[in-house]
Formats: sequence, C-alpha cells, structure tokens
Amino acid sequence: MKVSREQMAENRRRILDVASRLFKDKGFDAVSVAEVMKAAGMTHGGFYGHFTSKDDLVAQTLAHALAADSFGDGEFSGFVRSYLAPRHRDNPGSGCPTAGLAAAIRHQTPAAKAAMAEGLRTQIARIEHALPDQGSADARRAAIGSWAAMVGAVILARSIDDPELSNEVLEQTRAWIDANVG
Amino acid sequence: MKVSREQMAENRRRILDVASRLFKDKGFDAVSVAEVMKAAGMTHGGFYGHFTSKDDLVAQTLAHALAADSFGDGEFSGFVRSYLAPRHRDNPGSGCPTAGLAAAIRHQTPAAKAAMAEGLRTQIARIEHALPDQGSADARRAAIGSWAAMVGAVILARSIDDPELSNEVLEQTRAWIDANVG
DNA sequence: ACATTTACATGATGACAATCATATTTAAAT
DNA sequence: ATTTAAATATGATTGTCATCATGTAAATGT
Repeated sequence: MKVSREQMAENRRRILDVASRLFKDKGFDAVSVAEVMKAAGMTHGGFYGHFTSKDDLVAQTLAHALAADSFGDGEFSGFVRSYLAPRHRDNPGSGCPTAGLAAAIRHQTPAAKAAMAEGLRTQIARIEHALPDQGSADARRAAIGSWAAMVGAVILARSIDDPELSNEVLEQTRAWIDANVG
Repeated sequence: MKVSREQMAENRRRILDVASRLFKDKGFDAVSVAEVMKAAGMTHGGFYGHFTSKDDLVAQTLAHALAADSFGDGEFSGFVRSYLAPRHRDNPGSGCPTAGLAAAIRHQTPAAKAAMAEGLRTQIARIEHALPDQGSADARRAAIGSWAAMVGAVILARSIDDPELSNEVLEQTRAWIDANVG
C-alpha cells in the first residue's frame, strides 16, 4: 500500500532513528535489515525503496546520528562529567555515536568514513569553541586530545567485565582531562 | 591424519597468531573459522579439536594477543610517538590489539571481556611504571588518561577518510600527552 | 472519477557461515 | 608389530541474511 508523502518522510526518519539506536547497541553486523524495518514498524520489503543497500543505510545513519550529536548548553567540564559517567557507558543505544560506532567505521564504505570525518571536524570545533582559550593553538590541541581521551575511555570502560576498573577508567580520565584543560 | 604432539601445539599457536592478525585487520565478524584455518594451513574441520567454538577462539585469541602487547624497552614518550604514528594507524593487523579490537569486545562473551580486563590492568600498570613519578596518585591518573587518549586517537584516526585530519588527530594527541605527562 | 504511479508487503533466491558426522591417517602406547 | 587413540580432512546440515521479483492498494495528477 502506498503512503502519503509526509508519511513516507516520517517513515524514513524513523528508520534512521531506529537504525542508529540498534547499530549503537548491537553493532552494524549484528543488526539485519529486516530487524531495522520491523523496529520501524514495517516489513523488510520496502527497505530498498528508501535505501539502495545496507551499506547505504549505514552511511546515512552515521551522517544522521553524528549531525545530532552535541553537548547541550553546559560548560565543557559538565559535558565531560556526563560523558564519562556510568550512565553513558551503560547505555550505548542512546549514547554518543562516536563512542559506539567509530571503531567499526574502519570496515565500512568510503561514504561512511566521509560522514565520520565530517562529524569529527564538527565535534572538534565544538569543543575548541567551548574551551576558555578558544582560538589559540593550545585550545585545538586540548580539544583533540581530550576528545580522543573521552572516546577511548568510554570504549575501554565498555570492553571489560570488571566494574571497579571500568569506573576507575572513567573517573581517572575525567580527572586527567580536568587537570589538563584550560 | 594425526600429527605429533609438538606439531599440534605449533598448529594451535599458528591458529592464534593468524586469528589475531585477521581479527585485527577485518574484525571478528568478518573472519570465518574456515578463513582462519586456511590461513593457518589447515581445513576448517580440525578447528573444533582445538577450540570449542568461534567464541572460544575469540576469547583465547584476545588473551594471547594482549599478553604479548607491550612497548619494547624505550621510554614512554618514544612509545607514544610510535603508537600515534601513521605507520601504526595504517597497519592494524600487526598493531595494538586494544586499538584494533577493544570496541568489538563489547559484543563478545564474558570470557573475552575478562581477557580484556586483564590486558588493560597490565597495560595501565606498565605505563604507570614507565612514568617519572611512578607510584604517585598522579602517575596512575596520567597512565589511564594517556592510554585512553592513545587508544581513542588511533580509533578516530582510522575511522575517517581525510588523511590531513587523521594525521592531525595523531599528532595533536601526541603533543597533548607530551605536554601533560610527567 | 480515472489512470497511473509508487510505497510497502509477501515470498523467493542464492550465498555464506557455524557446527557436526564420519572417514582417514598416523603418532603413541603396549 | 599391533593396537588404539587422536588430529585433521571431507562433506553434510541448518540457519541467517542481503537482495530481488512480484503483488497490492492507496495517493496523486489529470
């Protein structure tokens, strides 16, 4: 059955939202096209009317998710605190797409890598802008270094079974960034 | 055909070595049991004499690879320089298993996560020991923070298609660590 | 209203992978 | 030497997935 133009646009948006959550939760490979479509309230058949392939969905989902990624209106140190928190570590599906997906992008198409590059540029600029000495060479260095540490810390914290060590990785990284930024 | 005891032990070692390289290069999901066995010079049938499942191979490969992971005899800053180098970024198969596999461990078995926890503990201790103020609370903080930054930087640098930005991520993270350690 | 387009559903198709069953060959044990 | 046990090979088996072919019904344009 055909659907109205708006309905189709909304369906497409829902597919991207749902795919973002599922990909972040389970990884690109562990999520089937049929699973995405079912979660979006449709069957798998209509998928290829919206996207040319699963690779296409991956690339568009990345662009979609990374565009929305941001840190509200708080200060930088508030952003760091919430980013390096157990709540974020324990909820990848609703969390940062960079922490959840960056490592897997290496095995994806050029379009996916291009979307990631654009998202990374934006994020570095955002952080740089939020730092006290914005515009200086030190600020760019601190933006890149602290963002790498944040992403790395969440990935490491999620990769282990030892809750104590996992918490320490988050907390020490937060303290290390706090001590060295600004 | 049966093989000698030593031959079998060597076969097992070769499977783990080859699996480590393939997993780091292509990811756990993209490497089949048959591919690992073929690369080790055998057919897929004998696999289950060495390991109970592919999950078992993943966990044992991680333990194997992380145990060997270390930074030679150089200084910490030399280790950082070679870790955050284009050569390392561009050769995941022969590179650090943490940078190559950490993010994927989230989707693996508890045994894999336990192997990663052990590897992470060891690596943090190694770095802490190599720092000038080893033993202090600051040294542990710096060890964890800089290791998170190194791992995150390599993952980010590998996830994008823009060589200039990728190089900058490596270089600025190196400078940021250099400026804040010791 | 009618014709046409099109978004989605249903149901193949073909490829590939993990695991297992059985056969073969040879190292060890006696 | 002969027997036994084990390591690997060969060849199913079973399930899953991406993609495609075709059907259907509703929306849009005339």
